[in-house]
Amino acid sequence: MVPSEVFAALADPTRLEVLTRLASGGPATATELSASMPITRQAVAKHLVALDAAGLVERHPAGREVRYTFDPGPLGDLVKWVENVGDTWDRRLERLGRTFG
Amino acid sequence: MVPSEVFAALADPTRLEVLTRLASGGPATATELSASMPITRQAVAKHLVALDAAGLVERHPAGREVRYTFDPGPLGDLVKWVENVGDTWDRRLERLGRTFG
DNA sequence: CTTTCACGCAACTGGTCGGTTGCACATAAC
DNA sequence: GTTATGTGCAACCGACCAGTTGCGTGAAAG
Repeated sequence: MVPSEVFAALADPTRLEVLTRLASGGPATATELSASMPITRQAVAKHLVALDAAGLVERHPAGREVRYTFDPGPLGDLVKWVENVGDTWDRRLERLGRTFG
Repeated sequence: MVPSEVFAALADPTRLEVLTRLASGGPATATELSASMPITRQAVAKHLVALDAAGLVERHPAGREVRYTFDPGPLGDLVKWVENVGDTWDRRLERLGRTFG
């Protein structure tokens, strides 16, 4: 897996805000989201493209509007990666403890 | 907490590589790390500054060299944030299930 | 004391990114 | 059919970022 892509998708505060709004406030369109945010609809749309590319969001076209849904999948992969790094770190510490303890 | 800073620190593949090397290979200096990487020592040093600012790494100056250590702390905060988002999402789904189920 | 080596700082460059404006297109409403 | 509304696409701009080179400094080695 290449977690840096997901990390990059979550790195921008505005994009993180968009994602949390979808997660806590439910599905919404770019226009709806931009209405209560200090940026343009196109800016929100770009963020949604990035989130969609990272798999954190699902597109649901309906008529002339596109509704977006939060997808927690990649976040699970992220946690797995973090836990893996933590485990190798713990094993390092344990190995050092066995050598010098 | 502002997790976007930690996410930003992990967003770059090279910086992620530096961090995982410290986590799995143990403490090292910028010069040592750059020796087995396709970039300059200064580039590695910049990444270490960024990782230090995010709290993911500890500086240990010793004589004329500076040895860096992996610090898993912020990763724990990250997991907590992810689990929090996941929980609000689950509560949303459960609330919808109670309304329409 | 002289030399060597590790580091930090500063300047520069190419590329990417977040955001904007403007426009064209398609769908819905009247 | 005409008007209004929601999207997408393209161009542009300023800022930031990863990486480089060059130089100065300070500690260790000889």
